[in-house]
Amino acid sequence: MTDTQLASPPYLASLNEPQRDAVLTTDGPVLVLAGAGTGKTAALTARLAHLLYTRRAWPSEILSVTFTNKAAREMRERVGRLVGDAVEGMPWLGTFHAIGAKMLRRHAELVGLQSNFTILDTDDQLRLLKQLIVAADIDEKRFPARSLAGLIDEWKNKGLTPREVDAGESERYANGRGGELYEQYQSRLKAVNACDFGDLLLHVLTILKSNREVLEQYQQRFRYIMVDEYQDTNSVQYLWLRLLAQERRNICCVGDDDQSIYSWRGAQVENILKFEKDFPGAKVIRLEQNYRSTPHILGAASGVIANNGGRLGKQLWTELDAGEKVRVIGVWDGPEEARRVSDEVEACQRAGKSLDDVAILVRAQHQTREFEDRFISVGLPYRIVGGFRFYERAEIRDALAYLRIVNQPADDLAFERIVNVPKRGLGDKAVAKLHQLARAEGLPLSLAAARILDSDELTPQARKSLGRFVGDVARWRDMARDLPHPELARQLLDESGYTAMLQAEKTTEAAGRLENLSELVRAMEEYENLGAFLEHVSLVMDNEATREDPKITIMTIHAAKGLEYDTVFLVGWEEGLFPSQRALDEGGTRSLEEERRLAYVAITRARRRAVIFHAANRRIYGQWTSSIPSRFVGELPQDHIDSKTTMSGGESLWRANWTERADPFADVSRGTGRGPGWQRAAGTLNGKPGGEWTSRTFTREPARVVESRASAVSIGNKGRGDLSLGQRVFHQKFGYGAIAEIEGNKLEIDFEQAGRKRVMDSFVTPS
DNA sequence: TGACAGTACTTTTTT
DNA sequence: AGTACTGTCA
Repeated sequence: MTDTQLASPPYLASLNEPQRDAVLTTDGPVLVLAGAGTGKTAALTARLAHLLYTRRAWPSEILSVTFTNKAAREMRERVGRLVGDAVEGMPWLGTFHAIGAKMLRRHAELVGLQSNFTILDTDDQLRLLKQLIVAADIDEKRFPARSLAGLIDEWKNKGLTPREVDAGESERYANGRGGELYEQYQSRLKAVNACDFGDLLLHVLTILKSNREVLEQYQQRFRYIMVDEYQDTNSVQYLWLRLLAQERRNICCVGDDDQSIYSWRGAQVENILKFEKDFPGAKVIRLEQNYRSTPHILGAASGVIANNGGRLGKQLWTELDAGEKVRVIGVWDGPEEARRVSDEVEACQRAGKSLDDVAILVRAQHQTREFEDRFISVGLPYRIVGGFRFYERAEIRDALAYLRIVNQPADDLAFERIVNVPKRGLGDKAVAKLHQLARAEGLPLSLAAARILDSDELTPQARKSLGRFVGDVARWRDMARDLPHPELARQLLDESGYTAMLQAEKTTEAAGRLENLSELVRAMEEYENLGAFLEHVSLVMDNEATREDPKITIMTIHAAKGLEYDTVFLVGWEEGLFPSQRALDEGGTRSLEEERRLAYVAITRARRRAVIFHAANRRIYGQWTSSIPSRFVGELPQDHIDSKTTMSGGESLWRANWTERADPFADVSRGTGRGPGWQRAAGTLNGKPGGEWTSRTFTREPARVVESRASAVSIGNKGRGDLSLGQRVFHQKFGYGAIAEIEGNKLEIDFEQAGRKRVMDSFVTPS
């Protein structure tokens, strides 16, 4: 029986011809080129429903990937509406990273991790890299950790493991030491049983490439694969998909080459451009009927994007009424721009529109300020999207670090983060000691901490304090076994003194932090266990703006992708700002075209009305600069726009400038004198060059590990071979002395100055 | 260890 | 201009 013979199922009813085609072409490779506002998600979800409805696959046999959590969530909801509970059984619907994490947890041991590995965020990543850089005796001012992080990320996005980074690539950091550091970084990650975001994909790729059975297992399982926003895929993602799809070749990718705006993050537009080559016989379906915007808006957007080369090409059309033309308004300066926009917003409001239907789109985050100021002074409610996300806040990360160290003792980064928060008198020196011991013995910090207590290495105060901390952690681990995890979190925050620390601050800010913490605890209730919660938080948790009263939205164009508003204000369309100076300086045509796609995305967010602003003067980095209208303004087709200027002299003032496509004024030069080093080493490690990081995994369960803390003789410690009774040794703090007793790796030493002390053998050198 | 002054920097951002 | 970070001082 063929599909057409089936009574038309409900999900097909509202689809147009090409959409239907996309839904019904279930087998073989399919590329759906979906222009902005053409009902891409509707088609995608209907296709999913169709696969289930016609019993072509079980929910667990469909892999469908998106980029953002928002997209995944929306997909899940919409599919749920079509197929009901079946969506519950879709374990493989999610973001690339979430699915990667899921796979990786199943096969962690194949890349030297345990399945309860921690997922590090950029902050942890940076701290770890700094330590390595300091240890490698590299000047962090000349070679900032940030650039290394960027490079490693880039390599991972390309699917390169440390061994695959060639000399040329390696050369890009610290005179060719990039590769070496990458390798060290990876082995450190393994040692602390952690991975970063890039690893979630790269490790899985490695596993699939080197384990035939695993690969075949997944190739068998995934009867159908669907990918959203295919134009945003990077190389690892591409390679990953290709491996999985190779066998059955039932892959359907949806995307729009004109909306590729993430190349700076490793996305390869080429992936979508070469789809037909990768999957011969692929069917290409174009969705060109736009349901969102008026003809004038589409015309304006199409006119701009037509200036790009190498497009797959689509012709958007709509059945909607013409509506009003796109307005282009030239103003004197930034403040006037903000004023005009707020006037217009008020006019919308008076006309009875909801502020939820209005958005201001900016190129760069700092542009939001001007509007914020203005809206505050006129009392218009607004919301700024972006900026800090929930789990990026310091207090949330601290709380998570506490939970992490309870969950996973090898998590050194978590340990370091909170060992002295709140202040316990365990400063740099104490932590440096810990590091030294941990490194010498190949132990995680939390275990080294337990060990060091048996010695006189630390000052009595520090020792007492650390002892309490270690005891606390051990107790929390015990509690973790039978206490519900939200309750555990509550107690932990209390007993650690974290709550008290914030309460003592008595600022509104601290109050907000406490608020955030209780929100965190509340959120925990929705998860089965601590592990599940931690995974969620590092992978999924975002700042879902809680829907309250209607507010006008201010955000970057990037953040607006995928969204739509009745009225959209596009501000700051000036050379140097949009397109950005950076895009003009470097990157040539490629980045200019990406800026143009950004313009295309921006315009197509509007349903009914788009207003573009450009100012003649703007303060940039504190400096007043005069600017000329963006070349994109000049690219707007005359038929679809209404231009005016609020300045005397009229727009002829500008026209002379911007009709010359070139940018004679583009060098409104502000020195970019970009030099290395604005971030310094904050390493807590007293860096000895060439210190080998011991790579080791810890398979013991959490509770056991720290309980060894009180024992007089630490378990299984072999002393070093090079020390003997009576030998003269040197200790950094206590000076010279003679060994009086040896007990495992602990020594009793009669120091010449300090008297008899108990020290760890890793702190002394034969003299 | 905390407050203060001097400095270097400044696109977009997910996971 | 604003900020994030570093170094310096008591």
